[in-house]
Amino acid sequence: MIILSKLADYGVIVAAHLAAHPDRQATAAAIAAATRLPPATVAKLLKALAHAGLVSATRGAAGGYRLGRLPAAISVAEVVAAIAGDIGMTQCSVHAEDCDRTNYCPTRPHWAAINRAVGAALSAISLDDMIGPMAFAPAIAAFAEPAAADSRI
Amino acid sequence: MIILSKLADYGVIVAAHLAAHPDRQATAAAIAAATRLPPATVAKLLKALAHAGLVSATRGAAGGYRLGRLPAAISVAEVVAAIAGDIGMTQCSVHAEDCDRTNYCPTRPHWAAINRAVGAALSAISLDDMIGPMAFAPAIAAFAEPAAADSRI
DNA sequence: TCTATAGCGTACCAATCCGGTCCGAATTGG
DNA sequence: CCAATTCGGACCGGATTGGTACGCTATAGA
Repeated sequence: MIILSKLADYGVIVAAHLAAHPDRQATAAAIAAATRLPPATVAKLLKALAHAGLVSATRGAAGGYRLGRLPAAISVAEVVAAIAGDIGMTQCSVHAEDCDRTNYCPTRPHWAAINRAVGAALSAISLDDMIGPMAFAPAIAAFAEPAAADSRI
Repeated sequence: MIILSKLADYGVIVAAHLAAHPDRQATAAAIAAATRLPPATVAKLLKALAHAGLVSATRGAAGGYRLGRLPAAISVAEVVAAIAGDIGMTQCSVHAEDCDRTNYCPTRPHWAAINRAVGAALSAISLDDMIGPMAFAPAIAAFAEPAAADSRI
């Protein structure tokens, strides 16, 4: 199973690229060239990010995109949410209303807890963290080591 | 964004149901009735779980399914992987070979770390945990609280 | 003022995946 | 040995997603 959709993945790459060059204003085409992603798709992603207020766009000649905030102030969770919608492990985590088994399903509350954990993890990682060397929010690092456990991740 | 596919979600519900009645042998139809899930879908899920060796099936009259191991020895990660394939945040986490930008993409190694974290979390949760009251592997609990952060999870 | 540039919005096509159905194989009980 | 039951595998339609194209609007510079 792939957790992030391709689009969300690309979105983070694009946002990270902008974060790496906070001074410059970049056009969609330039970003596409730099990241080797399809130009049309990059344009679409930037629209979504602009819609969410994460990047600001200026139109016209010499226009382009730039980050709306400092790279350290934008979390990966926000970027993903801007493109793929709200984050939730299960259907009922996001749209609880169209789950008709909330009453007797014993797994619900547990999923909710897992949701919070994953969400907190993604929220704790900023774009700054994504472009630098491995120096995460301690949370992730601490979380990653203990249970190597089974299952091929 | 919904992280688990509906199928994977249902799979965990089915597995949890089996875990709740480890003594009995249950037919696909019986499980479907108990969980209020579509019978055809439950049958399909059980096939996948059987294929992965998580449940053992006996055919013929008086046949049915039963867990292959003790509920405490089966992790949620395994159930999900059996149905939805290997777990990975991004495409390249699972199929690194068809990502042609491994060299210059700065986000790769970070995703790998996040992968390990999420994978470890799901691997630390057993079916036993999913059917009982909230008493998780400490990891999750500790991980869930610190950063309430932003973003609607 | 005119033209080139660049983002904005929408609509559209293609591919994949999800969810479900159907029929065949195995096993048990009479 | 037959028939009922239950799993096993192949197949199919529909929905969601990924990706593209086109017309419109806004800005900068000649």
